[in-house]
Amino acid sequence: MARIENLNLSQKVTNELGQAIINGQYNHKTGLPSEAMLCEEYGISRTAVREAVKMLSAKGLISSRPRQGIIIEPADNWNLYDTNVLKWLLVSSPSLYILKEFLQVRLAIEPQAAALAARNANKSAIADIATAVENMQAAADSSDGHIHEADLAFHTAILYASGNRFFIKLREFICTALNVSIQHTTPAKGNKSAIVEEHKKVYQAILNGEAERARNMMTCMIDEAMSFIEQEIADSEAGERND
Amino acid sequence: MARIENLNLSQKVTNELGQAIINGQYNHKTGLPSEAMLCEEYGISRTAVREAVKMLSAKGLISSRPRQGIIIEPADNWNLYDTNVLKWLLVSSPSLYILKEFLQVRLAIEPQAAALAARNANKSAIADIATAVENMQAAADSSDGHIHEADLAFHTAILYASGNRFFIKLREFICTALNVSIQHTTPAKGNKSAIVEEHKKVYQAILNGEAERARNMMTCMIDEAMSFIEQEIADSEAGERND
DNA sequence: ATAAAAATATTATAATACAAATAAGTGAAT
DNA sequence: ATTCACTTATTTGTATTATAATATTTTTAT
Repeated sequence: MARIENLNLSQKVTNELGQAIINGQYNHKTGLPSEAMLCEEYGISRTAVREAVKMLSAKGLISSRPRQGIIIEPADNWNLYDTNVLKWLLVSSPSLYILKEFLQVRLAIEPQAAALAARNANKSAIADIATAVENMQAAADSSDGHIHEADLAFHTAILYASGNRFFIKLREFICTALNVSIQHTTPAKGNKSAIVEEHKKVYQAILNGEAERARNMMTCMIDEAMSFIEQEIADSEAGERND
Repeated sequence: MARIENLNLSQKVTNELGQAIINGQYNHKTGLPSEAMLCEEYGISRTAVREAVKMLSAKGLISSRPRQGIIIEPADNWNLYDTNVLKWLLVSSPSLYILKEFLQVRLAIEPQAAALAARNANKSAIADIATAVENMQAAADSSDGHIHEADLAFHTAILYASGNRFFIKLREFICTALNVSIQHTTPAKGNKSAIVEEHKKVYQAILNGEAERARNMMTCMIDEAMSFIEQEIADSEAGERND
């Protein structure tokens, strides 16, 4: 949806309502105000309101029927793999727990993608992975290195190299997960080159067509992040008990 | 979106256009006809057309800007995890290859979900898995048994038992995959009880809290389906060469 | 030939009107 | 008193028209 300023009216309303719904401001019992009331509330035409309603229902957040009004769908029906829905969810509850759930998904997907990449990847896809690794190395070597960007590119490139459309489609999801986790796992500077080494191992395995090794290396990498998060969760829970 | 007959006008148009886009009837170069032309084409008001356009753009298929018209987004941006998009994709290209891609995702997700279920599942979630297994058994014992439904319930219950929202959300995806695969893998009747046994093993592992075993059993089950599909693909490719 | 200005096509937003669906209330028949 | 049919009111669904905003194309002026 691009930058917020560039959004048109119905998109802005979609954002606000979507956020409010996921915040729990409106729930299954209350439903949403009627179209007429939303018009008043936002001071806009029914056209704009309806278009927002349609977009939200396309994302599984709501549904609407005559005389019944606008209903909030149960959370199970929300399209969590929609970028916007994901953002709204993260803004609402930016907790360590959701980060753990993210990592569980990554732990399922990425090793499998790496294995597929080792078996199927064409040269151009492998070249993209190589480039990402090189950029990571360069960032690690320079003092002002922002390794993050290249890291994202690395994981994205592997999803592409898997050749599986459903994996490829998860790139936004993975990127979101990485962007959130970066806030929690700012690693000590000394670690940087160790991180690059790990990524290189995955790359090497893919290059050599060693599917199982690629899978294992990737599992290892993500599992480290997981153990880091679990430690943080343990710490924060211990802290809460001391309040 | 419920039954087709129950859909309102804008939803029907959404379906038709979505299907057409994914069919490749409109591509990135051509774009979509202007709103005005779509009105004529379908003989409906601009209101309805615009609402359809909004829903499709919410699913990542298109975007629209003044004077520029309606643009088809590159396929990478389509929300493949949206139920409708998935349906449109399957109708367009119901091939063995997509079934294989489905299975690759299941092979990533479900073993992980089973492992999590073994660690985290509460009693009610485990009871749901047990019920599903019992129903499978009953269906296998009776001659007119339709085991399929209970099979779906089993896999869904495990996703729920994982406690991970992102896994739970994949239930539609998994169900779709299973529904498609059932058309290809109608098993010999003698196999039924063997299949139930495999499912029971997964259940037992979860019940006992044996995460690794649950993961392995699930991997095994899905991998069997995969080998079946790969065989079919090999056969069909051999057949094509003989034409 | 280039830059500025005007015309043009298309979506964006608003306002209004009526149709369709459905939940809730009303009243009659049993 | 209960049930059934009927009426009513409310809310979304669809259509129409008008105007604004935006970006492309054409024209005009220098």
